[in-house]
Amino acid sequence: MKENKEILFLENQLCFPLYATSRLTTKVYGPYLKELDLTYPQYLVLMVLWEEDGLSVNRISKRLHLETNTLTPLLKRLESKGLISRERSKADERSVEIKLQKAGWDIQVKALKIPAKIISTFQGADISVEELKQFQKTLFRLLNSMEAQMDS
Amino acid sequence: MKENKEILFLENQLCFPLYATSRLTTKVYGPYLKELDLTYPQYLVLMVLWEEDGLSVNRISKRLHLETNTLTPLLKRLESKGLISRERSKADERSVEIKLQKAGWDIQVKALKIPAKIISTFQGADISVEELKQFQKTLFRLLNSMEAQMDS
DNA sequence: TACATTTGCATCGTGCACGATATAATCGTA
DNA sequence: TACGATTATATCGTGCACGATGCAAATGTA
Repeated sequence: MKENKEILFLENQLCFPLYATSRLTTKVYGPYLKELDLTYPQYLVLMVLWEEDGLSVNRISKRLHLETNTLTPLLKRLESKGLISRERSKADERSVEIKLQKAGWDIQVKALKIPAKIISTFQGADISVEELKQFQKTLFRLLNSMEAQMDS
Repeated sequence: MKENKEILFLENQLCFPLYATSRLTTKVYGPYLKELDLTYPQYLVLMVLWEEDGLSVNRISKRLHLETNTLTPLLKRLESKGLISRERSKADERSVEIKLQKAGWDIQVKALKIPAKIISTFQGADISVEELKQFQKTLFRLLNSMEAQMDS
């Protein structure tokens, strides 16, 4: 019973800080992304494409855990900015292939400079690389666990 | 230089999973909160009020790190559901005091049963209480560090 | 007491985020 | 080869989330 309360306490102190920390990190990215006229989700989509170009909407959706109804308008905005192209696959007319345009590749150079600037935000926290590694490990475990839960 | 790359790598693997995990946890709450006709942010506001009733919009804003322009419409929805009341402070006409109504207190009994259900989601991850505690500790450190950064 | 500044809340516009639903293309199978 | 089920994307409606801005009450100061 005492064990239970302990877990309950942890749970209460876990979901909210996750939510708050996530929003704050996006906020920290804000000014740097604004210079590139990008939002954080748009930046994530580009990161995925820089890693592997020509993905379908569905593949991007799986990678970022975002629904297609979130991605469709976001991708249209990236298209209107001239960063990507959206084209129906010839092999499967249902599928839409997303391809980086020249402007989309060009922006990568500037975008790659952002992480170094973000790091300074974490430096004040006095957190060692080792601690962050363990944190990341647990974070991915939670993420994987929940993914599995959602799929079932 | 090698050290730098390591940190860069960590950074890339930190912000995105935070963002994804946060959204997934909210999703896990979804069905339970739907039974109470609440959203996750609305649930958070009620949690704050259950801890301390009669707070101003500003105090709730500080507590949840949400801007007042996010809270105002959210609080109006809670008001229209009859869960809270919004009233201008007599001491300071600028301030709006948020007070729980009977229905707002009544819902607490049901809401307190949710955490136990959420825990089952984490159980599959094979994560010890000790690991979660350390995770929480780092999470709060990151959160505090960024708060301090934002204020300055 | 005047009045510039600050504070607390609200309005507006944009962009996620997602559940519910629609639609067309493809697949599986009788 | 029909045709029901599945798949990929898109549309619609609601609710955050926040930057920019507005406004009235309160505060500080000459």
